[in-house]
Amino acid sequence: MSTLANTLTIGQVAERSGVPTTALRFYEDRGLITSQRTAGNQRRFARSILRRIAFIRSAQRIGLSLEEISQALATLPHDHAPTKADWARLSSQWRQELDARIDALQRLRDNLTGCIGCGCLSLKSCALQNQDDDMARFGPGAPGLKPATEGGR
Amino acid sequence: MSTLANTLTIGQVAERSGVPTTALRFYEDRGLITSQRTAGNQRRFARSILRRIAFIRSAQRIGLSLEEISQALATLPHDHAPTKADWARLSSQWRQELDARIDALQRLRDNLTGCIGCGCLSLKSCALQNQDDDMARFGPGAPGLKPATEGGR
DNA sequence: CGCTGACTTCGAGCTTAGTCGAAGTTGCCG
DNA sequence: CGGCAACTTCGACTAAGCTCGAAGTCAGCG
Repeated sequence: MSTLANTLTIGQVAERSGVPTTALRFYEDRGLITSQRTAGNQRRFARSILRRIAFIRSAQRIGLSLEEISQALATLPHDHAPTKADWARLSSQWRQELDARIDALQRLRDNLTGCIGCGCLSLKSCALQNQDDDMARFGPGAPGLKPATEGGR
Repeated sequence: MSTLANTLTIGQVAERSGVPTTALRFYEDRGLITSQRTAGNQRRFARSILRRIAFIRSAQRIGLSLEEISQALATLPHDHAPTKADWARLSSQWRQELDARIDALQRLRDNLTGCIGCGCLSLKSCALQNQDDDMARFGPGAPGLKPATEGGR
């Protein structure tokens, strides 16, 4: 209110976080971040937004969807700025996610190794063909993967 | 039924492969599979298409895009039906792909473990924030990739 | 005051891997 | 020959995660 000196414009946040303004507005739209408005309707962000954005980008890197990230963020306390412990709690869950994913990939690889030997790739008998369970999330229909980082602009 | 007894309609291929006709047409559109046409313009597939489709689906499960699969398929011989060895050659490349991916995930996990401890998640210093290299491909980064056409500045 | 650049909203577009529906044609069985 | 299932093409639609452009507004400097 009185002193907005301690807040950041969207451009400043973009510069400091490396996340384009378009993406920041998109995140706000999706409820991942919030902002105040000036009298002139411009966004002003608290500095703590930077850590939040760092969390979001890291979580994306882990492979979570914005939806999932959004849910994780919702468990943060609303009555005070998140502490280190809060962030640590959230990110420790990523570990399990990662472990599971590594596991699934390893199983896939082991099956594949067998398949290369037998040269099967048969629709009926190949183990690779019948692994819908685990890999469904990471297999076909996977998000178009792309080095979206920087670079593009 | 004419002398095309040894070929399959799209419906038969769909049934045997478990891949919907819509997807099969889509694959043909993308050049992943090919077919002959009857006098009445209907598709007829050689039986060898089944193995090719099996390859495609397996490759997708591994996590390759249709584009990548298409490139792999292009290295198959055109002058004769692919042999077991041909398929084995291609699928052995998946192993390396998988190994690399597992590796990257493990590195990410290890970094994360450190980060949880330090509670950093800082934009500047956190290792998680600066892993654009490998993981960019596997995170659900933005498929908002730019059309190669314009050269976005 | 007036310029400029950073900001605002909104809607359209992009990619991947398809799916679905409409409208029309073929193939095959009795 | 009649009829119906299976085929044909084509365009629209989905979901995620943005980007871009248009048209207009605001902030701050000289």
